[in-house]
Amino acid sequence: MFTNLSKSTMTKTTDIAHISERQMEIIEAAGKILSESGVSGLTIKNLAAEMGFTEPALYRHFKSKEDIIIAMLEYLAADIDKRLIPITSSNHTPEYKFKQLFTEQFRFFSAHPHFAVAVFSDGLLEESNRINQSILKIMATKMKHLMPIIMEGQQRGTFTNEITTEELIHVVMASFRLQMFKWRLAHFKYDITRHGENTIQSVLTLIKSKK
Amino acid sequence: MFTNLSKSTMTKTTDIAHISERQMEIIEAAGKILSESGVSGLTIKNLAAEMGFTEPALYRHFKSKEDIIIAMLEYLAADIDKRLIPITSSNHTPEYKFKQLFTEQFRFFSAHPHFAVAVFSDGLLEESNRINQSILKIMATKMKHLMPIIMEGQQRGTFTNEITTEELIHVVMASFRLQMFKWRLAHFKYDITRHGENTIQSVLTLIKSKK
DNA sequence: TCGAAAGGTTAGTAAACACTAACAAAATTA
DNA sequence: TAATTTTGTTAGTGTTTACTAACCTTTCGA
Repeated sequence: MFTNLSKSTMTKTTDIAHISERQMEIIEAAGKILSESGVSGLTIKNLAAEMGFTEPALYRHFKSKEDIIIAMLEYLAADIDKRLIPITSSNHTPEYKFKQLFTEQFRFFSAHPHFAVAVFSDGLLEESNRINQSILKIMATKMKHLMPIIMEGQQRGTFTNEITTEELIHVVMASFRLQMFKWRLAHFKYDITRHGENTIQSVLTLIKSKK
Repeated sequence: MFTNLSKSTMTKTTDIAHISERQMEIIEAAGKILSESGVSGLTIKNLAAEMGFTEPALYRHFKSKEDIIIAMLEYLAADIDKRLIPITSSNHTPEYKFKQLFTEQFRFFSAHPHFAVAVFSDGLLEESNRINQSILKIMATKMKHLMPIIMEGQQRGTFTNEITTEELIHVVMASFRLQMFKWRLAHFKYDITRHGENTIQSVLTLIKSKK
């Protein structure tokens, strides 16, 4: 046990920097509940049951329910960032990178459908301001990667210059979001990677420069 | 007092066909709460306070909270339909009708921002299956009006034929939804009709046929 | 005018919620 | 091995939730 010298002030929030194995298990259990029962199903009781132990045990690993959700969102944001960096920083054409960016995302959510509920559900949005910020951070992360691809495409004349970069991004992100929303409504029944590829192709056709 | 001959079986749901003045007041109060505090703020207690009377009084007008929400959504669906019919069935060009369709919607939500929370919040989605159906009904209503406009535009060669009608509709609806989502995130602070016009124009530019 | 229906009230229900205090066993470390 | 930290338990907290029973007053039609 070491003396708490730096950092100090004993922040009320759970430390997010390093997530323990148990914390990761809890985050995954929370995700499973989210995908099966939605935001309203994500209660401490259900979460403890999913983990196979009692409710107070959860509080050995997280200070509050809010902290569990935020840890999940922060992890998600970091993971998405990590996955998209190699794509964005590659040397391929904007069109290729564009396709890859979304293929990767669809693949990710296909493997972890519960995260789709977390990010695209504004049910979470109103829970607290901190959660709000975390969700916005995820959206910002995606934009961070999408923006340079779109801009480069416009400069090269691959993507249309008839509308601004912001407007292009809006349409692209919107199409992705609605796709995820529909998938969720269908309870993740169909293959999102297949449907996703289709949407990517359509959107790409639309935003390509008119000869 | 008349004998309950037809219809019968005393359905557990509140009659939706004719909404009383008081019921309409309650629906509006519910909308106000939704826009100010979101789905989680919509409690019987808050609703009663907003109406200026006690909680049990609400149950004189609706059987349950679920019924209040559904009445609100049904009213909204009917209202949207009523507003869009004259636009769809007019004799103008697809492009003009397209613009009008969305201008009308932005104008409507600008005047009733609470409904934006109701329709574009999947927080409501998981509350119950009946509510789910009502929200899907609203989406279907919009599609019902948008579809023929897009199709006519494609046949006339105004809108692109490079992607299918369904895909075009997806992109268009998605852009609208995201626009509303952003507006809500901003707590309805900016003028949605102005921003909306801009988005409409961008989307229109994108989906127009390449010469 | 009077009887009943409509629309409020006060007081209370059970259930679900996030969370805590106190204790016990297991794992780790000196 | 003995002390200590970690991680679980049982039992319970107060608050909030949608909703109800019983009663009272106003409105209104026969």
